[in-house]
Amino acid sequence: MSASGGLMEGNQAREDEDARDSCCADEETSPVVERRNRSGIISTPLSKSLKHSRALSQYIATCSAAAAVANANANRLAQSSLVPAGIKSHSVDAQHRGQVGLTKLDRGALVSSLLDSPSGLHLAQAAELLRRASMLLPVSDSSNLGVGGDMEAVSASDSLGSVTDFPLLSNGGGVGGTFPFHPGLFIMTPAGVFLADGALSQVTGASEQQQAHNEMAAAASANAKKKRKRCGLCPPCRRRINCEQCSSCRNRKTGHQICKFRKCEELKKKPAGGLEVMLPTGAPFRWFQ
DNA sequence: GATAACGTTTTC
DNA sequence: GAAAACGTTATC
Ligand SMILES: [Zn+2]
Ligand SMILES: [Zn+2]
Repeated sequence: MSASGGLMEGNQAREDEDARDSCCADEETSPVVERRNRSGIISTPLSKSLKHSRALSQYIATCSAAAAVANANANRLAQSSLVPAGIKSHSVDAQHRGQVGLTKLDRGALVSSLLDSPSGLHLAQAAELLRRASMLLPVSDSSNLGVGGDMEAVSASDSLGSVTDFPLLSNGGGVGGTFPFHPGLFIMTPAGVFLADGALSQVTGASEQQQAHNEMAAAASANAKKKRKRCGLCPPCRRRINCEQCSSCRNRKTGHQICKFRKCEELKKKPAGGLEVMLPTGAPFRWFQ
């Protein structure tokens, strides 16, 4: 546990700091003193930024690498007039230069995001869950999961723990829940897990269904309680500069939100994330009603 | 305890 | 439905 410690939001930027410092030690040529917090995020003090928020062009000139990034930022700003809706990586090479390889936190965030999916359930975990489910139920042919050729079955990870990792399936452990769905009814794709047509009507009993729903709701809510972490890889995540102009920056005191240009793309998506179970209709399946 | 920022509720 | 405000968690 301690090995993967230090996963604070912002550590990522800390290591970049070295690379950046080497290229721009004299960044205080700017009249306004840059304030970098210990994470390396550049942001002026709230009061200062409120008094006279600098034009983006002003903190563009701080450093070559940062300048490149900020330049793209400025361009984008100019185009979108502070609406970060369409963030695209025009500045790939600029970011590449500013960021030599993955930093510690990038990797940490990546690993973290792999272990902790946005939905709280990892794909591998889901796969394992389904696999175990297939063990519990008499399945004629579970190898195919009942999908066509273009669907991709996800191999289960063997690094997962015992059945206790899946309280929903531990029929001997006291919980007593039984997985309510035939594993073949699940369609697993890289985009998410889908529930095959008629799956809901094949559940054995109403009370069991209710119980299973309760169990799932409990597990889901327990997982959903956890705060998601930024991916650390998307362009906004890689940005280290608070624009100080967006509403989140200006309103930091009460808003408690990260700069809109730094908001992780993954976190922008709704928490259900990649493991949303979909009904054939396309509507999301509700674990609890 | 300070700070950053995600999640939820409230407001518009 | 989007933005603001608030509550809360996570890290140092
Ligand atoms: Zn901002
Ligand atoms: Zn991200």
